[in-house]
Amino acid sequence: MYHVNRMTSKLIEDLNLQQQEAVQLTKGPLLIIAGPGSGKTRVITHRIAYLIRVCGVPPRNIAVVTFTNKAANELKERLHSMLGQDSIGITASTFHSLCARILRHHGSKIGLENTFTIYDDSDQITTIKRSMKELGVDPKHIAPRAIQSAISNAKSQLIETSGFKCESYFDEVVLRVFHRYEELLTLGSGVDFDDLLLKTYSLFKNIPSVAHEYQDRFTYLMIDEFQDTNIAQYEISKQLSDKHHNLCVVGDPDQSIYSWRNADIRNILTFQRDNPDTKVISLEENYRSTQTILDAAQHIISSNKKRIKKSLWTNNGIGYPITIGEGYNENEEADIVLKTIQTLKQKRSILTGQRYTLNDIAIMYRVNAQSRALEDVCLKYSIPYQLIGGIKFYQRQEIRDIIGFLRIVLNPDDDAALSRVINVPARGIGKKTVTGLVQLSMELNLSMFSVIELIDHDSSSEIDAMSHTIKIPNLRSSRSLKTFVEMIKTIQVEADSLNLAKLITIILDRTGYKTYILGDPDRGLERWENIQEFINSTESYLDNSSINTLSEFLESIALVNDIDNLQNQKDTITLITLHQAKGLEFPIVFIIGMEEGLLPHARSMDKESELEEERRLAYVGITRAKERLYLMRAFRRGFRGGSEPSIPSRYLSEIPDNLIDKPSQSSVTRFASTEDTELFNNPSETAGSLNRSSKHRSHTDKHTFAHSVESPELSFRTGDKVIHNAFGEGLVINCVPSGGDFELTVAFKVDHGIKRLLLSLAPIRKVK
DNA sequence: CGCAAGTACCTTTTT
DNA sequence: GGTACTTGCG
Repeated sequence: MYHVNRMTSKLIEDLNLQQQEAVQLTKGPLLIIAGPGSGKTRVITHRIAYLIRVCGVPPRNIAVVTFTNKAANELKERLHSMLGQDSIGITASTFHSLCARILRHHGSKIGLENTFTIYDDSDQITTIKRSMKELGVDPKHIAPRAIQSAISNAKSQLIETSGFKCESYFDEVVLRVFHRYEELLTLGSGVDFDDLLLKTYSLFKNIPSVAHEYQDRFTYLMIDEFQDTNIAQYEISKQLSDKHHNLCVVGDPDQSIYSWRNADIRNILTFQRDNPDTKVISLEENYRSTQTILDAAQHIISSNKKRIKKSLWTNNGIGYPITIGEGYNENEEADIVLKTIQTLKQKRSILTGQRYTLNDIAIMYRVNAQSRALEDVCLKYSIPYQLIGGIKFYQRQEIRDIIGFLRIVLNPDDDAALSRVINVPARGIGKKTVTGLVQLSMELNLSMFSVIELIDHDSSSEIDAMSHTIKIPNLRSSRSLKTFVEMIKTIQVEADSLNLAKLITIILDRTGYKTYILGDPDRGLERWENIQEFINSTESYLDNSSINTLSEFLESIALVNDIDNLQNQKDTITLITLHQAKGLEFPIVFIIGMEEGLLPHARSMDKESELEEERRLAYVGITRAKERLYLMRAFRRGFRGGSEPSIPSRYLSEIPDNLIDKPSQSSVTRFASTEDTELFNNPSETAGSLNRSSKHRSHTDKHTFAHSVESPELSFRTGDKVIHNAFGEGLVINCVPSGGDFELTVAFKVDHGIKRLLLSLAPIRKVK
């Protein structure tokens, strides 16, 4: 008993009261509302430690489901350092990985091959396009993406074709495509992301013995980021906890940012309704951010009308004011960010007293495309960066091709993969042949691979007889097809006794892919290096050389995002989308593109609910910052090649003045009056948010932020109108000290663009 | 059939 | 600005 108490107190001594309660309430349904920076992960790890060390629960009976694999891995690491050997056996994974594993074991009971292929986003689109083509649905009339999203929406609510309700013409089209899409998936033993959940749900529902097995396996279940779960995930957690009812869900409605992926925030309410004995604990002390940052975040989020009020507080100091920065366009914006980073490198953290490192810094943005300007400038300033997301490694053509071959080796019926690589490199199987093949496969209800096999041993005339309307590939094409199938079969036979690296090497060789890649004089070498890197990534699968390894490997590729593989080793800044930043924290955060149309995004401006989700996204971004926060915007932003004026985000005006350090007065107005009268076409935001004076500036911190330089000896300031002897009229958009001199950045009218000038040398004078 | 050049549409966010 | 798909020629 003494031992237990001592263990207990050791585990919870450094937790606050709410956290302690959350750790110790192990039985029955528990809802933890965890504000940003409230020590949520600590609660989860300590709770698990408590279950194991104090309650004596065997590790293998505990499961935590997280939102990303990265979160799962971090959790595992932390548990390992806390519990050592005792952490082995704990399940920590995403819903999708967990379901994939369950289906590999038991999928056959609901008619799923255990070699099933997971179709990623682009495979889905390919398959949907194919379905549409077969059904004569014009992709110009109805976007494949729209259909995909409708299907996904249905599936994530556990609605299959049979239960799909049509309320419009569009729905009817969707349903027809949905039917064919499902047939094609079944034919190719493929499952999409939603199927992983849906099929696990039906497995549990239809085969109770399997459900019982997992109910007794995971007697304690925790779900993280519960606000971002969808109906299917909710129902699966219900199924899993239906026997022991020890289900703990952790989330924060204010950080719900995935409704577009069918996450349903109502799950939190449903959870309480379904489990009337739910205990609710709120974690409201923030350990992460300064008072200023937390205040700003709270002011923004409190503009949301549909919201359960909660008030976070912190014992942390006031810290620095939030800096609002403005650039002329996205390049200027990026330039200012990087310049600021260079000065920040000399500064010290409030918390640790240490110099900041690049790892302390993140630049966040709404859309991936925004990273481009940043990357350019990082290169220019030689600042190493880590780009999270964006063009993912596995999305590269050459990598996808090899994955395609691997998928066919594992599952030859995988039509999506087959179509991709059947003629790569060119082997005489052109568009016409493939079309014929697809038609045959439709007619015979066989996978493309099986059809080729048929052509192969029957003479082609027999198939002709079976389906005389179909044009049989000519002899030359048949030979090419046959050769291809034989090649795959040979590789398949060998695959069983090879490790992955060897298998890939053989594929590269036999398929002629190596020659094909290296034959490209422009990008050949680069692509070959990517392939080498890909081969290296199979290293951890070396020891086990069976076909199961291949299946595991492909699964991890399909489910594991790039973000999961990145290491924090090198000293680099982080470029990341706001969505991906969820759950992370950095001492210094820049959020760029604080503009109407970007944050909130133009596509989210029609509906109030979407504007509120965008606001939550801003909230998530801001609450990532521990010490310093910079909110950036540009006056003009590149858009599909061109460039358009933009106005400040409405969310900026929701931050009280006294928390903000602003760029010098009314630069926007001047900018607007000289160049972009269109800025005033939208009257609501401009005046309110940017022209407010900085009179409430209460912080004493000396900022070196480019736009905030206000030295008395400086005769030019941001926003000043100038005349240059050669370039004519322009506007000062930046002014920084530079070796006893000042460097002005001036935007001149149309022909001359942005110029950097040294004050002492430039033939320049102020106007008015 | 293969390749080069041209066009339409585009991405908001990701397991 | 870039890609994915189409067209047209050799």
